[in-house]
Parts: sequence; structure tokens; C-alpha cells
Amino acid sequence: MAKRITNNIRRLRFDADEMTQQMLADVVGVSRQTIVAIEKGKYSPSLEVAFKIAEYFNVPLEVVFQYQ
Amino acid sequence: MAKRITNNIRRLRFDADEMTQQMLADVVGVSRQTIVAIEKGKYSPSLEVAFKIAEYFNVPLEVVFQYQ
DNA sequence: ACATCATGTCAAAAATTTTATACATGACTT
DNA sequence: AAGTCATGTATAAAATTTTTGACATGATGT
Repeated sequence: MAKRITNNIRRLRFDADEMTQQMLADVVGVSRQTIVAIEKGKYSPSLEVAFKIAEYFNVPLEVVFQYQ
Repeated sequence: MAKRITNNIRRLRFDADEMTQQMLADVVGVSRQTIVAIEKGKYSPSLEVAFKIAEYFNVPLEVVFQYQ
């Protein structure tokens, strides 16, 4: 029953002209390690970082992150 | 220019039959202080807590939290 | 007046997220 | 073969979120 948070960051990055982790980290204002950890699902990010990522890709937050 | 995260938790609580902070904290699985802090905007919650709150109220995350 | 309840606040500890460094690997280029 | 680039991993420190416990206030009820 324990729901998990998944994400499509990797796919969104590749759709966005093969953007690198470092580029995304820079535009979002976090370290590359943070992007790596979130992509790999090591932990779920803060709501603020989540919103920033969604804003950058120009999609609703739920397109980037799913709670299922 | 710095965007902020706002929320409608208080209104959603009252719409939900005047639910108390403690009741929401219990169903979401956090402490009442966490609800107080988020409601008052002391800090933005983790994405997981945000999703749990939205799930409880049965609305999309963006109905509870706005990035503006 | 007294008790109860919901909310607000405060402070310190615990837990989690984020950063900073460093190093390893495979893919690609020259 | 050597160099560069993107990614993965690891660890400790820093920053932020969350908990715990305690106390104050105003509103409500008895």
C-alpha cells in the first residue's frame, strides 16, 4: 500500500534536446548530485525543487512526478 | 522575482467539515506542528507530504499548492 | 469560574534533503 | 592511445524539514 514517488525527469531531459544533468541542475539552481539522486529515486525532493523542475520543462508538476 | 509557494490547506480543511489541524496531521501521518508550519508558510514541505495532503483532499497537488 | 479544544509559538533534537569533493566507467573524438 | 564528456557512486558536512514537548491564547461549553 505504501505509495512511491516516481518521475520522468530523464525522459524530459532527453526530449529537451538531450539536456544534461548538469544543465538541468544549473537552470533549476541545484547541484548535479541532487538531480542524480532525484532521477534515481534515492529520495523525493522538496516541493520547491519539484516545482522548479516542472516550471523549467513547462509542464504541470504531475507530469514530472507521480504519486502511485 | 523569487517565486513563493502558497497553499490552500486552511480553506480545504474548513471545506472538509471544519477538519482540525490535528485530524489532518493524523490522516497524513505527520505531526500537527508540520501542518501549522506549512499552513503558515514557514517552509515548503517535502514533495511526499504535499502529495499526501492533496491525496487526502482528493484534489490535484496544484489545487493545494501554488508556485507563483 | 473552570474545563476543554483549536490554534500559535518556541526551542532543541532527529530525520531527511542538498551540497561539495572525489573518483570510476563507458561512449565518443581526435 | 589519450582526452573529454555524461553519468554513477560514495562519503561527510551543511541546510532544511519534521518531531517532540511544552506553554500561551481565545473561543466554547458546563
